[in-house]
Amino acid sequence: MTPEKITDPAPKPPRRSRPVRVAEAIKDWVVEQGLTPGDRLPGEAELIDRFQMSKGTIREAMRILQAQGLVETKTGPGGGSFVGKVSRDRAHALLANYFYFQNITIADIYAVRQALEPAMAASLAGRLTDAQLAELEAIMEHYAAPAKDAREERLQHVASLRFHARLSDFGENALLSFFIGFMAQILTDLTVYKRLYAAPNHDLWKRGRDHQLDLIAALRSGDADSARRIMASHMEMAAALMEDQQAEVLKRFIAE
Amino acid sequence: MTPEKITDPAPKPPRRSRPVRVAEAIKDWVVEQGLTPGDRLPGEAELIDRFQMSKGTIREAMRILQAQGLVETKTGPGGGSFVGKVSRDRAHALLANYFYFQNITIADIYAVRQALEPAMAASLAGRLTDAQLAELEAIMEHYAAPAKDAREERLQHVASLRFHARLSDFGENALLSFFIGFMAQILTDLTVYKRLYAAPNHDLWKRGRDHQLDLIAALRSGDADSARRIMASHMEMAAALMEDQQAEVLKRFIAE
DNA sequence: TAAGATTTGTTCGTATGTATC
DNA sequence: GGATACATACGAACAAATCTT
Repeated sequence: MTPEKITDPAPKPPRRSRPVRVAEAIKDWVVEQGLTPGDRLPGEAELIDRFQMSKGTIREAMRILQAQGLVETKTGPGGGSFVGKVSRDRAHALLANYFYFQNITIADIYAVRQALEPAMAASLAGRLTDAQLAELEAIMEHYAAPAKDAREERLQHVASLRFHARLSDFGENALLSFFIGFMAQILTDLTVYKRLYAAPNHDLWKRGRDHQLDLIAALRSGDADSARRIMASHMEMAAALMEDQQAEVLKRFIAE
Repeated sequence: MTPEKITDPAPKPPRRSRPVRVAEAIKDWVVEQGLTPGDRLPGEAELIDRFQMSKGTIREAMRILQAQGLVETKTGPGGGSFVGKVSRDRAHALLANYFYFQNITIADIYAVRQALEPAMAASLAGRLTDAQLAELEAIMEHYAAPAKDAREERLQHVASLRFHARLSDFGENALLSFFIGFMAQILTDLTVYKRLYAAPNHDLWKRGRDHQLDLIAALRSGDADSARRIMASHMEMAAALMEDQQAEVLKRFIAE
């Protein structure tokens, strides 16, 4: 006989601890005041006075905000707490913590890359400056010659991943750029820590590099369809290469 | 003449505070021990003893891990700290904090959706159970009839976003599912808080609903190409609809 | 229901470290 | 180098939550 459907049963009001509540209050206050990165927050003493809580509680609240990258603190005169822009690296790390408990395979990552990167390439055709194109070519210098051993192979692969992340930076879509950069970061970590990509392969090196050279040419000339097609081929090749690697799951925390 | 390029100059060793170092040590220890969600962590007293630091310092360290969703604590006998699986909601919130400082437009979101959702639909064709298809149809019941006012229009739009998020859950790619779910969450928040989608439009309602009906049919019959095409049309329509909305930027912290 | 045990949560006073002037 | 202003850290006591008996 309930007159309305229960949309939010809220079975338990979880009674958060004081530091958590203080942290939320400060967060809300920052938004309300429209503060931006670099702006000062009240000092410990004032917060103690304003919230009528002990120093320890206030400090725990600040730690919570610090851990989320929302505030930074400095000691000394002129020091204090400041609104902090959440860095991309920190966002990567926090998100990686989530995926630590999920079962992500390399195939999963490449399924997403195959969908995102061709679209990104197409959207950038004819929109890059000479300086940006030159930067991409500079990155490619790191694999101008085929790798001679496993270590060099890994370094080249990392550089190649940086090529993709950098390219996505040149667009104006911060969401797209973050997603692509996040995947590149995961693959980089796997390459470095898990010692993936051990075996140099001259044929694959050449085909991958040619792809990127063609891609730069298409981007420079403004040929969006070609850029999309080339990137799609590139991703397809990389994905196929990955199938040889075991379906390794992500199993590590990313350092803060 | 440098023999090797400097890859990690590390210009400043930033001397992290003690609680941060303790938090990192505990994190590393958890990984090292291979602990999984639900496993017990040492109690405050033992940590104080093991790290030889004060209670306050240990507590701040735990707050840092709590803020990242990595541990949960309970009071009372049998209480203590436990390894906590980072929830999707928390990951959403932490990531949203990052984008709070970026300039994300609705067009950006739709550019990514247009790339991801058709691929997701194609990958799921013929792979859904009857129960899953029924669940999608149940969601569609929320917009079986056209909306009569702005409020109802928003509720329908939220339900429609849930359709997409739920669909992505049915796949096995947790990365893809997270990205799609994250975007759906942002659009939901915008709809609810920013009062987007105010004007009911019978024509758009019908076209969107027909898309989803066709999509379900294609998913049921296992026609991947059709599923991809239909989802692409659906996204294209939604993106065009969005161009009428102002390029609203995300401006709020998501509640913890 | 009530009492006791256990564990985290909170406070306060004091002392130390660090960066600026 | 000394004074100042700020966060950082410690320790002991007390409060609150929750499980067991």
